[in-house]
Amino acid sequence: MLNSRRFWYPYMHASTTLNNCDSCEGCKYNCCINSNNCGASNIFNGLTRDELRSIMDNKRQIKFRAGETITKQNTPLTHLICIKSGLAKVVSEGPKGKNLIIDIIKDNNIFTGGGTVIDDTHHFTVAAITDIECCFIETSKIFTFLSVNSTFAIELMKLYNGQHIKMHKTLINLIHKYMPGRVADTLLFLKNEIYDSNPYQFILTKQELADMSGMTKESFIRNLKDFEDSGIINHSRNSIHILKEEDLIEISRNG
Amino acid sequence: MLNSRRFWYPYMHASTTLNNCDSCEGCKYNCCINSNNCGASNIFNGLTRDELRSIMDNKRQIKFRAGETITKQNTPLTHLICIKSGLAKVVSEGPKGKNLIIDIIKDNNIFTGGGTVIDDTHHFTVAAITDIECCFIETSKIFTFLSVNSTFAIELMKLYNGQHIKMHKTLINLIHKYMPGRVADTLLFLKNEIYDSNPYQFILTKQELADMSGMTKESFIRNLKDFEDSGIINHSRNSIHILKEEDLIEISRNG
DNA sequence: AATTTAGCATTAAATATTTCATTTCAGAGC
DNA sequence: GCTCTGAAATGAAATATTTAATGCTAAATT
Repeated sequence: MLNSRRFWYPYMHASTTLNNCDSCEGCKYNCCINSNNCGASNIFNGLTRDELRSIMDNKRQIKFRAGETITKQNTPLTHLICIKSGLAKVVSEGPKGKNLIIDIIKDNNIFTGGGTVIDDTHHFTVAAITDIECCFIETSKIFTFLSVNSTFAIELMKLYNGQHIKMHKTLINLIHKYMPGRVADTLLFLKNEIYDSNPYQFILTKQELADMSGMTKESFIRNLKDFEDSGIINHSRNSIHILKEEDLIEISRNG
Repeated sequence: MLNSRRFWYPYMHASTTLNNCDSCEGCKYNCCINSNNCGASNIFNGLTRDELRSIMDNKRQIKFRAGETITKQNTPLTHLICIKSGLAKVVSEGPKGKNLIIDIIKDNNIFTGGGTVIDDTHHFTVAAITDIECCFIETSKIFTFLSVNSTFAIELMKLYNGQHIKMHKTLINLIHKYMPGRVADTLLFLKNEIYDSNPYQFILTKQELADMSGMTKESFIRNLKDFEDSGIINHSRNSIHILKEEDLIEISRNG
């Protein structure tokens, strides 16, 4: 499932027309600097010019094809990942092959893995949804700056804290709400956080939308149909149009 | 529910025989210093003697009666809380009065509220299960040291990181597993993390155990009975004896 | 153009979980 | 000792959710 290739989606072809960052000096140095996460300011702002250069000189730029696994759950965590372009999913793989998509990472976001400071372990699998261009930055490199640069330490703490709150909100939503509320959450999340338009075309499969909502794809589709029957949304194979956003928000709120 | 008083439990009478820390100089300065969380080293270790004194001089020692609310979800977060003695529950209050107990805090543990650095908001309600003696430490005080003391910043980051992993593990368990697995998790958590003995007597109500396991009390009791019928545990009104721990761990693992 | 394939949609049956109603029980207060 | 009360235990019914089975559709391959 995670390894399925989906080369036929228009969006994917678009994303393969990326500049090759290796060839451009300015781009090479700046791509991570534009990263931000969860509304927190960029962690690299706290670094001195020399520290920044040291990190940028050391980072590796890597491309992934849609469907590829970027990091695998339970493997050692050695690098932070800056997503420069494309879309990735953060997946918690359960015991019985049950996947839960915790988060979708857009371009200009940083993925840190969760237990960076404590246990150096990836608690999630990250997989490319579209083709991806990203940078790998050594955590050991990052940590050498922590003890000499408090501003940077605080920025990093903010980043972690923001990720923590975000993930926590997601998980609490999943636990507290019944299916319609969870589906509403997913639809609103895609509109507001990922595609920022209405209607929006999505590249995710219905299985993935279901994995984001903590249910089977059948259940997800059934709820989607119920929303359509109630005139709250229109949907086709790969697009969603939210017609009565107020109602959807209300459903999300009531769980 | 959260405000129910339970004065009749023996454990509670025991916990009311605390030393009054206000009267003892050594105790006044040291109670938080012994705190540790999630296996991380104590955050106060990173402070200089003067910094530590400054925090300790400023902290407030407060007692709560069993059942009292210590902090309320969605209120402004201004203080860290060091639990000195007693047991508290960290509750996420859902929309329809559905409570989920995220964690149980023992003595010598620190509660930070989650969004400390970012949004200064309590994301949980913390309520006293037994009588509690704790210290309130201003977060603003803490943060003044962050920018001048990197060691302290790293220690604090470790604390947050540890809490993050712990909570994340809890929530993932709740989402990925069916009821028997979740009940098994709760029973093992109480044995290993809270009471550290087998059999153990617990002060929590069955409703609270159910809230820890993300299900109704009826479902929890029914699962408990199933375990008893299978000879995996013995249980009475307020004690649990795990007979076949291997089996319980297996149930927990398979979800 | 025909074939293949992966994902989509829908249904019925099976299972998991909650809700509701009722009874039992143990400790608190008199 | 008796009564009262809130929690614990239990069973039946209602609901939520998953599983399994099937046909459909659109895009990719040949």
